[in-house]
Amino acid sequence: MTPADLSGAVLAAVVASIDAGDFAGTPPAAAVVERPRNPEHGDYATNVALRLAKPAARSAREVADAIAARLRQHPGVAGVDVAGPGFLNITLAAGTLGEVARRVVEAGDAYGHGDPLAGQTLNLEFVSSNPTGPVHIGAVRWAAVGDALARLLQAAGADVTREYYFNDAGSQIERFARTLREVANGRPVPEDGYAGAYIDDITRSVVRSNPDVLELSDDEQIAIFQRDGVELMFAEIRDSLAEFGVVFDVYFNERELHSSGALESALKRLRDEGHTYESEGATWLRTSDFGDDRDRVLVRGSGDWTYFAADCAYYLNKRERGFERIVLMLGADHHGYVRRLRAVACCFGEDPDRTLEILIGQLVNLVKDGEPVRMSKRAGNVVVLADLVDAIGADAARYALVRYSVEQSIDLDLDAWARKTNDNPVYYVQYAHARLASLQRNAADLGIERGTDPDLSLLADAREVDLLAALAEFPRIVAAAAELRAPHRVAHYLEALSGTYHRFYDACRVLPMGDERATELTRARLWLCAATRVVLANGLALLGVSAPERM
RNA sequence: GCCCCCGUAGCUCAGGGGAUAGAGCACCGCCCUCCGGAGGCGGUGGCGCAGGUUCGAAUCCUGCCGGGGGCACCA
Repeated sequence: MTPADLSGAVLAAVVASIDAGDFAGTPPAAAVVERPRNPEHGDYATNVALRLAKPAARSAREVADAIAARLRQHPGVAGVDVAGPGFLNITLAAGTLGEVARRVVEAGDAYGHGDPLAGQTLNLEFVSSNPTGPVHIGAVRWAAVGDALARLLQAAGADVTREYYFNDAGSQIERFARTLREVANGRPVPEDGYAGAYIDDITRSVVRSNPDVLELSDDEQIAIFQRDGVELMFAEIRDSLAEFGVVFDVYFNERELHSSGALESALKRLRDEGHTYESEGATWLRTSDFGDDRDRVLVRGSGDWTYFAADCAYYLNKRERGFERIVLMLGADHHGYVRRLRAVACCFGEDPDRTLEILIGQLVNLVKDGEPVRMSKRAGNVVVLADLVDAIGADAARYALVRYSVEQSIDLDLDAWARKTNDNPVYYVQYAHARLASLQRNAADLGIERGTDPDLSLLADAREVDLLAALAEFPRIVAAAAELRAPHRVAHYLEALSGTYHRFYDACRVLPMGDERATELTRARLWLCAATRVVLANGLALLGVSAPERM
């Protein structure tokens, strides 16, 4: 019996009670059983009676008594107590949870995956860093979280596309190109230009592949620096993300919106719907009709499109590509976008609650030697993705960025995350996995196999039951993390699971000592260890962190 | 002024309306005859304040206080 089976049994007892007229009501869609904190409250507890009491106009304890009487008949259930305001505390027969180990091992890589979000087509856009510089630390948080979220949503059965919006049009690109040209000509970086060592590298590289570039006219130079500089920058961004383990399905060029006429057709549609107006020589979108605090310019007085106009066209483009749900991940400094983008969806006649989801992530500060690492884009000492990976490694970087709720602004202590000790959570989890891998090697050396027909009912020690119960929680953790867009829940689960495993391992000897022989219990425990390893590996995989065999 | 996020143990953070609010670190005291001590066991210690909704609130609502971020015909 697994917790899911137990949940089904509770529901069946509820239905039977209602059918028999014990109390009136309609059964819930599912009966949630949870592991109570306090072991005196049984192996599992449920609050169904508390929820059914009010509509039934009965006391919760009466309802609970009726359900308990039926649930006690269920095989595998050793006892049911009604406690507190009306909780049902369920004690399982010894060894019933052992079955979990088999299900986990047999499911393997697929364990934890399910289909609660099956049929949903999602477009996840994240990072979308401008090709005017390397990926900076703020965007790195989304690289880690966005990719983990994509993995989680896929594990929950959704159809996910990872997308990177590549701003290769607009004034920031011109400033970038002008910076390169000035530097190439030995002149200082313009007032509104870009600084940083990477500018020199890119400039040299462009000049190397275009030896005659400095002989051309200013405008021709700009064109070359823009084309090749952006190309090089883009390659660097893509490479550094790939090294971080983040690969996008679609790199979408803003330029495409301009060249395809998407901007014009989006504007036409907005105009036809009556949401635009002309004022002070510019074309505006009346976003304030839909909750924005002011209207927004689509076409400037100069006749140029705004970035916002491209946003509108891009939204439409994604919808036209068949995505039911558009998920955007933005830094807290862009939270002002939420209202205007929701308004855009409204202007197109859509319901943003259904089609658009904007996740806001708070800022990341780096701490080194107890001091905040100050960053300045102007001074060019911005900490970039590659620096972070160099400092603490890709695994620690990804784990550190994904371990905290995105609603929390975080201070990343580079020294702590570089440490290879147990105050570094990523090592704590990876160590547990490596220890299990080592155990399996040792078992193989001893010629012990876990076999195909273990007696898993032998797994009845309190530590074994704790571990089995923890393993059984994993699918629920994955589903919840996906639905709540909260990958950090997986990290916290893995840390707790590692602790539960270490406690089991400390209390329960797995391999035979000295010249003892392997027993049925040895084999059952090897199944439990194999299952634990599967869950640790699957959980780390969802976060994009490696599960090492040795450390 | 308006908007968003946060306020939980000395520190960093969990906690989808449920029972006695958890973890790691730090601190104190323990555990190595054998599976990885990167481990385990025990102890100290907390929901910013005030109302409200509820059988039940750290969680939902309102106000206040404190911290961070944002309010362009920039991107």
